[in-house]
Amino acid sequence: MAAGVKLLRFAGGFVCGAAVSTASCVAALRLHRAEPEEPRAPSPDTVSEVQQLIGRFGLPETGAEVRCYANHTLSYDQSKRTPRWVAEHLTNQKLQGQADRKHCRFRADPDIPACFSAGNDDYLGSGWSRGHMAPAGDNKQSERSMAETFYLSNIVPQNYENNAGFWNRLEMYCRELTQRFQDVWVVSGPLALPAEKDDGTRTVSYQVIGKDSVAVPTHLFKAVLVQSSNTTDQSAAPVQALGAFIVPNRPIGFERKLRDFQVSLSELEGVSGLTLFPKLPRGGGGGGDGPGGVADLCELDGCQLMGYKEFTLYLTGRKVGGARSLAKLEQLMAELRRQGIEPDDYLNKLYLKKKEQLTNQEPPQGTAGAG
DNA sequence: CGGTCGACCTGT
DNA sequence: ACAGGTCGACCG
Repeated sequence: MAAGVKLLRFAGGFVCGAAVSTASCVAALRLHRAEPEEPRAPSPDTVSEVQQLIGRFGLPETGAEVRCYANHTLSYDQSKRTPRWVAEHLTNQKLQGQADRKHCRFRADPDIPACFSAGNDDYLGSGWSRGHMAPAGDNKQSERSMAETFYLSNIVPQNYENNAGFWNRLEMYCRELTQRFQDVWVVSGPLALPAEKDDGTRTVSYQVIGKDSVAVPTHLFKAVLVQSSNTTDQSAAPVQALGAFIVPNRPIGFERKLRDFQVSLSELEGVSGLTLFPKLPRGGGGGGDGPGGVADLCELDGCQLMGYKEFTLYLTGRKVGGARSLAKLEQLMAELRRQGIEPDDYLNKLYLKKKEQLTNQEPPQGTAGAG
């Protein structure tokens, strides 16, 4: 909304960065907040003594530390058995490759303690699909990195239709951004948002599935940051744009636009409890909404997902590529036309190529042939 | 691209 | 006989 003039104020503003640990954040607060005469302030020695006593048997551990994989990074939620957030960096270069998800299998993350880990059996027959946060399709370049996205530490229970449809198209849009921007950063994760009851009270409620009680998110979020250096003037500051989205974990049809689900970065941060891209310069504007100097992704790039026709053509192309018989091949093309969609040049060429390939490997049958 | 499921093979 | 892993058919 606030697309007007943005003021940059550097004076004295400091961001309560999440780049620091909780402990040092508390320490920072103590430093900055002028605490009025604390009575009986304990001497440092006493503090240390007290702390040692409190921590005698160790302090609670959350298991939320940052975990690094070949091409994604995440923080895990041991209570929900899902990630809290998953971050990745995309470039056009990194999206090239032949890695194939057919060689991958969902499995428990070997680095997550078994007692806090989800298992495949939690998901199977639960009514929910296993939805990637860092998508497999972002890891064509490496079998290893693709295999790691199938660890259940990167997975949340997701509505089937949402996963294969709207969310899938959102992931495709993120990949498409690498054609127009040099660097793309994406942070994705699950949310359990409160719902308002009839009496006006708000309550957080979410289903859990399987023996491990994996939490089913009510919504999913994605924060997308893009950057390109100025092609005409290399010395100019790079152009940056950011979009934040909150998507309900249920079927979403083609009539809905991505922009319908866009929220401000600060709103997403508020509901998620995360500080996203904490090192990104923030605007000091009164609203405190949106980073200063960073454009709105949807105003800059449109945030247009594939439409029905385009998406169906794309899916048919993928299926044609994987067809194993001439009969199946023809059935795919017939189904496309039945839906009133004419194949484009790309699909026609793919079809002819596949037809030739299958004809050669599948000798003509039915006519006076050897069995 | 995103998924599930059942048939089938393997090892104990 | 049964658990577990692979593979191919299927759906949006």
